[in-house]
Amino acid sequence: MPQLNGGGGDDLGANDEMISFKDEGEQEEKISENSSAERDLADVKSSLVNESETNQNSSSDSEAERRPPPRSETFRDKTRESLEEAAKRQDGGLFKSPPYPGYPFIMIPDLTSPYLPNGSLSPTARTSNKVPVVQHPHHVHPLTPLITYSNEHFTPGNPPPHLQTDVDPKTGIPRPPHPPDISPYYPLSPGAVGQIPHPLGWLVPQQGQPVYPITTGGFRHPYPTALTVNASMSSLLSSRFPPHMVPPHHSLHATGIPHPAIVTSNVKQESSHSDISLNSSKQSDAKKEEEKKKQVHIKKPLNAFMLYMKEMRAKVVAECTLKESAAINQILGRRWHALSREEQAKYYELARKERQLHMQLYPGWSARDNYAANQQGKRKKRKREKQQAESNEHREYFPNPCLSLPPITDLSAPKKCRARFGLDQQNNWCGPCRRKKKCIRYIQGEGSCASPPSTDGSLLDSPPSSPSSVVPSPSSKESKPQTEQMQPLSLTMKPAHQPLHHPHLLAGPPPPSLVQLGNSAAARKTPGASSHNGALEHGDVSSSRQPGSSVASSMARSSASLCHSLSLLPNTSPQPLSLVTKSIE
DNA sequence: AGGCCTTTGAAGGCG
DNA sequence: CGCCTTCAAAGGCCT
Repeated sequence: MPQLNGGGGDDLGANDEMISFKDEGEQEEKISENSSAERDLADVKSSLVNESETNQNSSSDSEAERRPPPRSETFRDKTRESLEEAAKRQDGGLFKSPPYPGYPFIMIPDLTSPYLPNGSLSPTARTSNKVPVVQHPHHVHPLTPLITYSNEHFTPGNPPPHLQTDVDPKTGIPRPPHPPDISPYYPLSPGAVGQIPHPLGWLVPQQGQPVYPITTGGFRHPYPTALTVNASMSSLLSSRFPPHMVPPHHSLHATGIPHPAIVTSNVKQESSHSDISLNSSKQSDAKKEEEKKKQVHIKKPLNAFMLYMKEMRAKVVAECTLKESAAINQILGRRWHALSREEQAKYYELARKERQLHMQLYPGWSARDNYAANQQGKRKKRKREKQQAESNEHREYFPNPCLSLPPITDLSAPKKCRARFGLDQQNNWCGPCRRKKKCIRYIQGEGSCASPPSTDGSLLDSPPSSPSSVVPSPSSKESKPQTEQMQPLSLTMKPAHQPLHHPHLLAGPPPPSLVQLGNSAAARKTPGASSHNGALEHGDVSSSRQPGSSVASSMARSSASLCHSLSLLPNTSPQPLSLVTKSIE
């Protein structure tokens, strides 16, 4: 790859991307050069990792509110600045200010919000997916969609099983199942966790809708044991499920709010049933439930990016009028990289908490469970293996700088110890992290995350947004506060990276994302076809999974969306379309 | 009807 | 222990 060795700054742009597992060896070589940049990213993420549970107690709210990012611009390269600016303009202010003061720690659902009940607030609400919902007329937190954890659970069309009775069969309007006295918060357990208002939306009973449908059956592990159910929920469950399927009262969460992650394959069907059907065929239902309970699986907690996507998708849809998730995700992916680290930190932290909560709710759960379940049910098969291989090849062989796009996917952001200490300090990593396994420190969550003795500053301090709140474990972040200031910030390595690697692009090349977008839609249609030229292939580079060629029809489609998307993309130049068309042709 | 696409991040399995 | 794979969300598109 023609990479300009512009020095540290240059690499900065790509650091996070370069961290991909695959290239780790190389990375290490470059670490010295890139260490600063990598640290930036790592920093952001590390801050999240570092956050100890103490955080939970801290009033992050206030912190979040005053999240004025006094980030040091000095660390950014100009490219990045321009990108961000463009992003801001394009975003329509997405990045300007946190629309959600107090987020992410306080997520008090606006029970009065008309949006919550039907999930219309959710950008992706299927029932109204055509309507670009924008936002928070009622001060609803933009992340509110996140709160739903899964739209599925909140859309009238497919409420969680346990909500059946909560949905008016006729109107489809969900009715708050939980008594008003129930705390909006989701005290996980009598323990420390329960004391913390969970930042995750799904913890909060929105409109009384439990986000995590409790499907009592089907768990390989008694996940629900972590939950406690209130009387109403208990009765609800009892009514819906045979006694044996209903978790012991004590086992349910006090709020009775099931974790949204629990999903049954028949959610929609159940929603259609409603309580009415319950009366007629409880036994038959029970049998069905039993059968289906096997299909139930607990979803993985959303990672930072997923949370971000959930939040921003609606905006992107509204702005771009794009509906294809693939295209939207591309935009979001780029935006994600364009986010300031403070902003990303929010999501990382949110994701971290979500994972924590998830772990607490489902102690025995493992992502592997879903995998296995899918394997059995042959839920779906992915072709990534092949695609990845192809994409890799393309990277190698189609390095056309002019058309090449900045590799988006290649970066694997540092995680856990990796994020905290960076590759150059693997000695400080916990064993599992060294093996790219689950971070022990992180899992332990608490002070165990204490930052290593290293003073290199690899660990960046917490995002300004929540310095105090975010810094749960003094040891972790505080240990290396200086780093942040000393290290160049490069969360958005990609934008910076791209120009650096391909200077000529600066002149006005189509933003990679543009090309990607154009190709992506089209490419899909002719997955088998190989790109006509390196440009296309290279576009794939950014998204390793994108096939190269495109069809005219698809092009037309994609072009429309592309036009919209262009405005969103940073460094957008007026010419991207030509490139797209070119590739297509 | 179901899978694919697309993104990043997390995690587990395999060699 | 590095690499690979899958899954998480989402909605239009394709077979």
